[in-house]
Amino acid sequence: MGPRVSADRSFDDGYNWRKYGQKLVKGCEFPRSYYKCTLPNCEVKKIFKRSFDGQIKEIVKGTHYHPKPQPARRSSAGAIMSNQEKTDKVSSLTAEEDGTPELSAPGTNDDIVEVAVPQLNSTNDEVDDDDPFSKKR
DNA sequence: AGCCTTTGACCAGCG
DNA sequence: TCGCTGGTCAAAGGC
Repeated sequence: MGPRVSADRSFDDGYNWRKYGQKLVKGCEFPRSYYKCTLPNCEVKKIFKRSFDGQIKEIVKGTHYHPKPQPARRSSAGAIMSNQEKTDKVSSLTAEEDGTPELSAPGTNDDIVEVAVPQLNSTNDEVDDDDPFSKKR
């Protein structure tokens, strides 16, 4: 295992996240983790919830209005420099959000994005019907 | 030296 | 009005 990489940046989507809290909520036997974007102009918050069966749900509140930072952070000489993400991508993102709020959910506000991360559990059999929320995507 | 991680306590909102 | 839950901030320690 990595010296500093494990449950922290396991879901590193290219941005830098800083954990600012952890709380054990009722209903979940696992604690909830709160992450915040470390970018100066980004206050996007991310909440990691652990569902039953060990399914991880990533709730992202907010949107990144700038390109992803370079992986030049302290790490094992990453220097991948996969400059595939250009500012153009950002435009696309903003356009996407500005395009269609859809979601007829009355309680839906702002731009909360819920992403269910299916883990490679041993019982890799119910990756689809394993969703207790049955929310139409 | 700087940044990140972890735990506890406090505060706010809702029922 | 009180109680409970969720969420956030702060401080200390470690790498």
